[in-house]
Amino acid sequence: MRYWLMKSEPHAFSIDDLARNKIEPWDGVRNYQARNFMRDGMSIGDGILFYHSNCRGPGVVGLAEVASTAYHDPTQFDVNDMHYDPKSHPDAPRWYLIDVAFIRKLKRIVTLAELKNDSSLGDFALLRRGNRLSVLPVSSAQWSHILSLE
DNA sequence: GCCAACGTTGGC
DNA sequence: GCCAACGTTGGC
Repeated sequence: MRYWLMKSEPHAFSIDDLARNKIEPWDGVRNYQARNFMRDGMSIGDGILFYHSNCRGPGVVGLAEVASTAYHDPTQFDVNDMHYDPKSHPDAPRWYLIDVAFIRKLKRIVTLAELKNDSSLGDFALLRRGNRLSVLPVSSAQWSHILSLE
């Protein structure tokens, strides 16, 4: 079992939206590294830290899990979708997604600010300089430590 | 709203 | 293959 962190802008899709929907196809990822984590790294049942980005008080707000293996992101072929990719063709799809299932909200937000000041996290992808990945790996030690903070 | 950091595009 | 221009991310 592996662990991941997935970012979402709460004004677009928040942890409360996931709590309501229960399960959500994580479409719209258009970054190769993030795609590769979903397509090649994730397995059903892997743990996900749900992170709110680009908002006031960014941080980890909930837990989810990987609920499917990777499959083709249908929005890449939808000309009316904002994530439409004219360079991707159905015989060789470029973009993949997985389904994300809600587990629970954290008791409180574990903020980016406190993670930044936490020396016991070690080399955490979220905290690397200039990090912009929307899907990134978390070690089991980091996972346990972050959950101990809530 | 600002802006640093990064990925992608496309001319050459 | 190089690299400048551009668009996006995301904290502040």
